[in-house]
Amino acid sequence: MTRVDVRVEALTAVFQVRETTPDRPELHVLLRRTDSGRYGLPGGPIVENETLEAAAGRWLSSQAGVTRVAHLEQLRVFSEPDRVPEQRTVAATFLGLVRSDIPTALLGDAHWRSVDDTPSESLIHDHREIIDRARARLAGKLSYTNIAFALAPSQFAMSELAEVYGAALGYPVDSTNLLRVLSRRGVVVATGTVGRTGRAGGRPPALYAFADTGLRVTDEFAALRPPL
Amino acid sequence: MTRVDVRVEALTAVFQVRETTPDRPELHVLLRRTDSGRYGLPGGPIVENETLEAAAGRWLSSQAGVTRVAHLEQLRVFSEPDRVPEQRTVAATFLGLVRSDIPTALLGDAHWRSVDDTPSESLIHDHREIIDRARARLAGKLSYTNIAFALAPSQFAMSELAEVYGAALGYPVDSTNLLRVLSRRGVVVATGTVGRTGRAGGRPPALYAFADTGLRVTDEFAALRPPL
DNA sequence: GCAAAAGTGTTCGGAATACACCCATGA
DNA sequence: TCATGGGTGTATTCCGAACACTTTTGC
Repeated sequence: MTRVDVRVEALTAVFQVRETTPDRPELHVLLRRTDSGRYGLPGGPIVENETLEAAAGRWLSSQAGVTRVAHLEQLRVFSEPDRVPEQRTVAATFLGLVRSDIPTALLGDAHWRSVDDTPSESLIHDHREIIDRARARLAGKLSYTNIAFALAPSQFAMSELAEVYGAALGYPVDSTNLLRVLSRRGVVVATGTVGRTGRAGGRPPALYAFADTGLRVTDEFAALRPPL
Repeated sequence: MTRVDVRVEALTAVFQVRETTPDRPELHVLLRRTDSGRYGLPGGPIVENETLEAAAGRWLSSQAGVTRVAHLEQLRVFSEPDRVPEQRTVAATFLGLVRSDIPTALLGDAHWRSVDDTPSESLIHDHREIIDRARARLAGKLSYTNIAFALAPSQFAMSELAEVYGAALGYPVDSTNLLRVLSRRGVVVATGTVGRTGRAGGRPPALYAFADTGLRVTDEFAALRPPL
């Protein structure tokens, strides 16, 4: 029962919706190659006088060159004594989101990888579980918050936004109903401007934007609502 | 930028719905008197080879004598460098729930206090914020999970359960609709037994129980449901 | 029988999905 | 003018809240 010297590190699963080859965009996660040859999330120990959030941002910047994170939130702490064999390490894990219109010039061994085809065996420690939890958190919050502001570009056609939602959730989302849901809740507003029609022709889309630039809960209680 | 010796502690906001004076039960939180004369949540540093969850439970037992916690979940980590003046302390905070039919023989300076009349000034550090977050988490999960299994007694009349929900949420809940909502979702089931009528007369109530003894998400997506 | 509490049925409104149909553009 | 995609309108369905009414007990 002696006090222990614990290493405290921040680990972040950063997501961005990125165009892959031809058709639909996919949700990608930021990974870096480790000394072992396998892949891991960016992160590392905290230093004096910084919060865990600051440490998460610092490691993202220094290891991957990613600085423009639109949203960062805590997931949970992993404290199993043997989660990292070498030394007792407590990891505070984060979900980070980067807007799809932000170009990322990645450093060295960092790269984006589609979440859906990242095999578990190629990931170190419990990083697969962290990625899964991050995605589950994101999927949940897409339903009852405006968290998509941190994934979508600053202006967008509703069909683009529906693709962003689809990539994050893993199933198709109808842009017609998405507009209605998000409009009623005051999450998105029309900018008044109009986009360009695609190469295949078609009516030019109206452009929308998110009303807020920070996380806001838009539908707190699905059931058991307080009386008026 | 030197590595720091960080103290890692677990802090737990334990809630129980308790009968106060006459009428409605209220949500209470477990506090202990500190050396400073003010009050704080139970908790303390982790030791070797234990997880944060284990540490939370150990401190609850040793400081307050509370061992029968039906549900324990992480809230978030507080890592502001100056949150505790004396030494750099990172706190992992937890929400703990004790069923209302569990008698608690508290140790020493531990006691239950109604959440609603615990003045902020009487609490140390950021413990008020921790309690508030714990309650917000509880309120949210009452709507979309079966988390009330950890607050309610093992068998109950629906009117009792409605009082438990009311105490936790802070507003009255109609037992009629509560039964419908929880039945459809398979959260509660009828036991077939019947309770005793109250001292004021009235029809004896059917008794119900929770179907599960662990947390289960019952209504994951309010909006943006996946297609069939 | 009367009061009190539990349980049942009904109505209402809101919200989300699905889908048909109309609109605007480029080639 | 036709194909292509965006936008609008409508029907359906489901779910939760409110509330009236019925049932079952104790006194």
